[in-house]
Amino acid sequence: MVAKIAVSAATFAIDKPYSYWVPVGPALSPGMRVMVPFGRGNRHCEGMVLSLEEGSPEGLKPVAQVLDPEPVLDDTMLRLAGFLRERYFCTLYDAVRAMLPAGMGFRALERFSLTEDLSWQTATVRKAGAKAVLEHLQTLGGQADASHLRQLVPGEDAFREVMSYLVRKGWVHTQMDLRRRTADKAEQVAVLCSSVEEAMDYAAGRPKSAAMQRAVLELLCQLGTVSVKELCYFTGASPATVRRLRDLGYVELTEREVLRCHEIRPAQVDTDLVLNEEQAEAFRGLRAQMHSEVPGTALLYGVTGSGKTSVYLTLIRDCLEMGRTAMLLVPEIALTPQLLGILVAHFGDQVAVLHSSLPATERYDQWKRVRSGDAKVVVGTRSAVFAPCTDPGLIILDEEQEHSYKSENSPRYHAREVAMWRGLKQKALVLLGSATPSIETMYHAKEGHHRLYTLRQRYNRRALPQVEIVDMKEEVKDGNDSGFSYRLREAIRETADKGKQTILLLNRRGNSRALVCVDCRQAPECPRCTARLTYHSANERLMCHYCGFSRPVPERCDCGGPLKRVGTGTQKAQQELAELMPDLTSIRMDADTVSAVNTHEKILDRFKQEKIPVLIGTQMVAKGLDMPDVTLVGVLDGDLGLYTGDHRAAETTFNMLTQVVGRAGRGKDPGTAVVQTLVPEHEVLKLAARQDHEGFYELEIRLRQMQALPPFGDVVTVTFVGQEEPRLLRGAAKFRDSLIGCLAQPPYGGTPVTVLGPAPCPVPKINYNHRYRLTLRCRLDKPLRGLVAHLLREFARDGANRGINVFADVNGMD
DNA sequence: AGCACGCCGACT
DNA sequence: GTCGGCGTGCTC
Repeated sequence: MVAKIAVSAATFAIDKPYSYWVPVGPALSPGMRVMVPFGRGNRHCEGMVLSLEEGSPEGLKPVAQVLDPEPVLDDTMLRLAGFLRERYFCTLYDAVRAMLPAGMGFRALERFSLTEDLSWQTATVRKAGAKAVLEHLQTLGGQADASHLRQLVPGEDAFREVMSYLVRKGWVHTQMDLRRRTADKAEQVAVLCSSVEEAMDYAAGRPKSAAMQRAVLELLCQLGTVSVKELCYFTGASPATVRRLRDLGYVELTEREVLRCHEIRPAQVDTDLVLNEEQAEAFRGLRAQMHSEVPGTALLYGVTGSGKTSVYLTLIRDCLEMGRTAMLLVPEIALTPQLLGILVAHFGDQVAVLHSSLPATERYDQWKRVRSGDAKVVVGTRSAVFAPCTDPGLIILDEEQEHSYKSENSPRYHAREVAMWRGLKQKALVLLGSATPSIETMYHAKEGHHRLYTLRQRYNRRALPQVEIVDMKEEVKDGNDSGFSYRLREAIRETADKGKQTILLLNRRGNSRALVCVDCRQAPECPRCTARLTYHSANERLMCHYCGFSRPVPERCDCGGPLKRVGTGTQKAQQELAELMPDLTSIRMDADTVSAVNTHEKILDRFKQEKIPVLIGTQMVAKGLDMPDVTLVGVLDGDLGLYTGDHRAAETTFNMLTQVVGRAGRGKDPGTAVVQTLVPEHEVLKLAARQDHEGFYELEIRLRQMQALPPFGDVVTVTFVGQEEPRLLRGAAKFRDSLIGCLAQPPYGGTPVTVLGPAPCPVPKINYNHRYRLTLRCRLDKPLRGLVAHLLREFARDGANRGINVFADVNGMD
C-alpha cells in the first residue's frame, strides 16, 4: 500500500502530498496522523494520511509510526484542507493543524544513548564540549533525554552540532520518543525548593552577570510560589533563566492548568420560545431553506434588541429535531456569557463549547464530544467553524461583520468563507446574523445571493436614541481646549442629576501608557521593533507588544532629558472630567484596567450595581450587557478611525458609532448620544447619527465599486519579512516585476490587476525583521490564485531570497 | 526551513 | 588527517 501524506515539515514552496510506503501491520486509513521520515536527514515529523492506494513501495520511505487509532478527520474535512490551501496560500498541514484542537499535537522527545564503541575514552575528542557530554552520559547509565544534556553545551545550535558530531562518530545513538502534548496550555509554576537563606547565599555569591537569577530568586523568596510567566514579567528574566535555576536545584517547576473549566450556569429563562410575528416569519423562511436540498446562505438582519437569539434558538431546535447538528459561532466567547447560559438552558449537555482560552485537555474533551455525536450543538469562536460535527444542518455566524472571524496567521482564513464551504458541501444552512452587516454580506443579500430576513421591531418598541453631532473646531474657537464640549458637559450633568448613567467612548483600540521625554518629545522605542514601548506600572517596566522585549524604566531619556508618564487617552479624559465635575465619580475600562482578574464583565457589573455616574472606556465599552440606566452616550473622538487607510475604516467607524449609540436608552427612558468630531460634515458621521444603515450602505457600496474593493474585488497583500532591508526590497521588487510580467501574458492578459508597493508594513520592523508588502487589487479567481501561489513558490526557491519569508493574505484586516 | 554534501583554508 | 565555514540543492 502507498499512502499520500501531508507532511508537517514541508514549507509552502515544497508542499504537496508525499507518497510513503505502508508496511503491513497496523491498520491505516485516511484522516489518521502518522510519523514519517522526511528530508535528507530523515528527521521524523508528523503527517496526515490523505488517501491510500495500491502501488509498489519502490523508492519510497516507509511510514514510521501510526499516531491515531482511528481517523481524526473525515473525508469532508480532508477536502476542506485542500480548499484552505488553495484559497489561503497555506500548506496542507497548516490546514490540518487549524482543524484539530490545539493540544492534540505530539511532541518529539529526543533520547541519546552510548553505543558499544567506547573508543572515545582513549581517543582525543576534538569537539568542544563533546567529551563532557559523553562522560555525563556514562554517569547517567549510558542514556539520557536531550533536556538532561542540553545544559552541558550552552546554546541550542552548539548543542545540535555537538550531538550530530557524536552521532557521526558512531559513539552516540539517537532515538525519538513521542509524547502527547496534553497540558501544553498549562501554566508552569515555580516553587522555591531550597531554604530562603541558601537561595540568598547563592544569589549573593553570583557574579554581576547573573543579576537575573538573583532577581528571580529574590522574588521567589518573597512569594514562595509564582507562575513562570509572572516571574519573567516582573523580573524581566527569560524562561531560560528560570530553567537554569531549576537545573541548579533551587527551583522546582510544576504544571498547573490555567483555567478550570467554568461550569456554564443555565440561565433562568423560559425555554418555551414565543416568537413575535416578524420573528416567526423569519423562522418559517429559514426553516424551509434549511430543509431544502441546497440551503445556501441567509442574512438575518435585525437591529439590536430585535430578538435574533430567539430565531437562532428555534432554528437550532428544529435542526436537532431533523437529527442533524448545529453550530453557533460568536466573535468572542468572553462577550457572550449570557448567550452560553441561554443555550445550556435550552439544550442542556448537548452543548459543547470550543474556544482557545479553554485548557488544552478540556478543549480536547469538548472536541471528542462533538466528534462522537454526544454534543449536537457547538458554540465557539472562529476556529469552531472546523468543529468535527458529523452532519451539520445549520451554521450560524452571529455578528458576522466582526473582524475576529478573520485569522491573522496561517491559514489566514475567514470563518464566514469556511462556513459557506461547509454549508455547500454538507448541505447546511449558513445563517449570518447582524444588526450591522458587513458591506459584502449586505451586497450579496441585495443581489439575491443570500436570502434576506429583516427584523425591524425593537423589543418593547423602544425608540432609537437622539444623536447630536458637536463640532469640536467650533469649541476650540470658543476657547474650549478641553476634550469635553459644552454640550457634552451639560448632558452629563443633566443625566447625573436625573440619577441616570453615562458611557463615554474614546474610539481607539486598547491603548496603553507610554513614557515621553520632556526635552526631545521622543518615547523610548523597542530596539528590535519599530514600536514604542508601553509602560507597565505593575512591574515598573517598559514592554514591547510585538516581540515581548522588556526593560526597567530608565531614569532618563537617551538625550538626557527627564521622562514623563503620559497617561492613556481614557486616563486623561477621566482626569479632565474630574476637574470639570469634581462631584461626579467615574470608572475606567481600557487595556490598562481590564485584566484576568478585573474582567470586562466585572467592571461593567460594578458600573451597573454601584450606579457609578460615568463609565469611560475604549471600544470595549460598546459591547456587553444591557445597561437600563444608561441614557447618555458620549463619543469623545468620533472621527478617529476614519483615516486609517484600511478600506474597511468607514465601515468599522460606522458600526462602532451605531453600536455605542445604541447603548443609550435600553431601559424605559429615551436615550441621547453626543458625538464630538473635528469633521462634523463627514457623511459617515451624519449617517451614523441617523442610524441610517441603508444610507451608509448606498454610500459605501458605490465607493467600493469604483475602487474594485470587496465585494467587487479582492485585496491581496504579499508580505516579505527578513533581516536585510536592501535584499528584502530587491526581492519584493522582483516579485512585483514577475507578477506584472505574467499578468501581461495569456491567460491573464487583460485581467485588471493593480499592484502597489513594495511599501513598508504598518509596523515596519518586528524583532529585527523588516517587513515590506505588495498590495494587489484584483478579482482573485482561480487562475490568479494559481499565479500568486506559483510566484510564492518561485520566490522561496530562488537562492537570492534566502532568509526572506513571504506570505500572502486575502482581504486581511490591516 | 532543515540538512547533507562538497569544496577550501587552517590547525594539529 | 580533521575541523569549521560556507554555498548549493533536495525533500516521497
